[in-house]
Amino acid sequence: MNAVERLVKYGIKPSVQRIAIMDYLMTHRTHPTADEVYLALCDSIPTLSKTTVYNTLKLFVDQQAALMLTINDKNVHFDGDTSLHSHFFCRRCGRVYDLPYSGKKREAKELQIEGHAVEEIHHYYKGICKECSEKES
Amino acid sequence: MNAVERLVKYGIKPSVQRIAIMDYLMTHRTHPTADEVYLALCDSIPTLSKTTVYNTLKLFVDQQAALMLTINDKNVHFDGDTSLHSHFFCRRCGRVYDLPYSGKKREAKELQIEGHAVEEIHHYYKGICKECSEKES
DNA sequence: GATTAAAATTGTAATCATTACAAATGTGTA
DNA sequence: TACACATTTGTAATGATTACAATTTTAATC
Repeated sequence: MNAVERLVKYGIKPSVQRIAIMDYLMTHRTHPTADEVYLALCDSIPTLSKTTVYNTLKLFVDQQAALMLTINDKNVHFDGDTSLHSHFFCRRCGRVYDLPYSGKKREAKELQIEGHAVEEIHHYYKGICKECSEKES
Repeated sequence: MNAVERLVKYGIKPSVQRIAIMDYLMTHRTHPTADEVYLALCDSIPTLSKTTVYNTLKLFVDQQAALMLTINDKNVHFDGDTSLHSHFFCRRCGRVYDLPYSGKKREAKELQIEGHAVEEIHHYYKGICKECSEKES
């Protein structure tokens, strides 16, 4: 599935900017921040505004075409992969890694927990990533 | 265990401000923001500075005497309960609820995952809480 | 193709949680 | 008391994000 198809699938009208941002999310599995998306695209779309990037990413999240990761208190990360999975956040380099989901599958499927209506499930680890650990020694 | 004992346990020298903030965290299981802690205490400690609240909460987190919850992109919440448990964040009222931990116990105990050194585990749900759901109907 | 209303994008100026920093105060010890 | 160090305070930045109004684009209709 390409970026346009994915936009349409989630009820988002494609535009040059939206296609570029969705394509970036789909081809870069780095969980970028809004700023990183902007910096990556502003060369190929010179008129691109940072506001558009913020608005567009918010639109994707609202339409459930992307996930907003509040894994870091400094800035928000975005994930084009909306399937259920876990993350690892390295507090040294700031990178976000994908991991298979490590919650219980049963709970993952429940829409209610103790009477609360569940819309999203987030599971992540924090620490020092493999690469940073190895660099140290 | 009272606030002073808990501070000492985590290697934090007690002071009027630190005791008050730790006591607030221990007696109010509401996962307050720094601002909420400040507002709650500035009457009883009129000289209290917001900077002190931020610094002190950061100190608690660094010493692992409290948890920093980045469950919400607007502001950070703090939790005086550092035992392994999950949270539910209501996107309507902004409240944070405690839930029993719903990850796998085995993974919870592992210090390494795919080569990454794990220091913290976070698991939370987002949605509409029971109270807000009932208010609607 | 021209017209036009709605949707999307843009740039600039706020907002506001958080942090930096330097001055002031408090604490413990000789 | 005097001194060194830790803690607290107030003010001024910082910086990610948002508000908003102006501009541009899109798509439908004539």
